[in-house]
Amino acid sequence: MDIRFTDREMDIIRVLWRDGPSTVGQVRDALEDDLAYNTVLTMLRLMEEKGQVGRSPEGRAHRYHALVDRETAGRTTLRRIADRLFEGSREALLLGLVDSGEVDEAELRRMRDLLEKRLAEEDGP
Amino acid sequence: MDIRFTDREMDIIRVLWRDGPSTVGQVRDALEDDLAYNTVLTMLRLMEEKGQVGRSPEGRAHRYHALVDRETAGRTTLRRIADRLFEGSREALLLGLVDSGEVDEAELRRMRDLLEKRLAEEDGP
DNA sequence: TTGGATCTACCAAAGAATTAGTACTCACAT
DNA sequence: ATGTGAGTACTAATTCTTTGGTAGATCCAA
Repeated sequence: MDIRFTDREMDIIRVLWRDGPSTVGQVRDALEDDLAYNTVLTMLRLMEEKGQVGRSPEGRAHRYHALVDRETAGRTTLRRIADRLFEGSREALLLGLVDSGEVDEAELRRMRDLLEKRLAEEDGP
Repeated sequence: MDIRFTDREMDIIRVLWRDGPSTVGQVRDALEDDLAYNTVLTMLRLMEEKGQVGRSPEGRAHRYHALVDRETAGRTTLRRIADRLFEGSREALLLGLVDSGEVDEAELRRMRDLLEKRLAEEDGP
C-alpha cells in the first residue's frame, strides 16, 4: 500500500491525528483555511475511498478516524525522500536536515544523544 | 520561491543533477521509464516556465540545466516534511529516519559522528 | 536533391486534486 | 405542522499533471 497525502489531505489527516476521531464539522472548524462544509465532506469521502480514513455512524452524522498512523506515514515519506532526493543516503538526508533551518546546539545535542541511545540498544540484545 | 517537484519532475531534475546539462534526447535516454520524446520535451518546457530548469541553444537543439541545486531542494523539502508531518520537531523526524528502514550500526555511527562534528564546530568559531 | 532522422513549437486529452453547488433527509423547537 | 439547521449523497467545474500527437524546420548522407 502506498502511503501518500496531497497537501489538503495532509491538513485533514493531521486534524484527525491531533484531535482524534472527528465529525465533518469538527474537522472543518479545526482547519486553518476556511473551506465549505461540502468541500471537507468531499475530501473525507475521497480519502475514505483511498483507505486513508474510516468512519462510523454517530447519530445522523459520521465520525471519521485516521486509518494510517503518523509514525507509519513519517517513515514511508522519509524513505521516499531519502531514495529520491538523496539517492538513498540517509546521512546526506541528515545533513540536509541539520542545514534545513534553525537547529540550535541543544537540539543537535539531543539528536546526538538519540543516536547514542540507539547504538547502545544495537549492542545490547 | 516555492521549491517543489512532482514525481515526474523529480525524475527529470535528478538526471540533470547527476549528468549535468543535457539535451531532451539525453534526458529521455537516462530516464528509467520509456517516455516519448515529446513527453520529455513538454515536461522540460513546463519546468522551464516554472523556473526549475533553464536552457541554452546548442546547434539546432537545446541543452537544459537545473536551476535549483540538490542541497536547496533537499533542505526545503525537509523543512516542509518536518513542519507538516512532525509538527516542527526535527528530532521526531530523525527518529522516523532511523526507523524508516535498514539503517545498520555502521551508518548509525557515521550519523552520530556527523552530529559530533557539527557540535564541535558550534563550540569553536 | 531528396529522404530519413532529429529537433522544435503548438495542441489535445485523460486523470487526479480541489472547491463547491444542489437536492434531499431528518430531528426538533416554536 | 412546519420550517430551520445540520447532515448526506451526488454532481460540476477548474486547475494541475502527465502523456503523446501533428506539423514543420533543419541537417546529413547517398
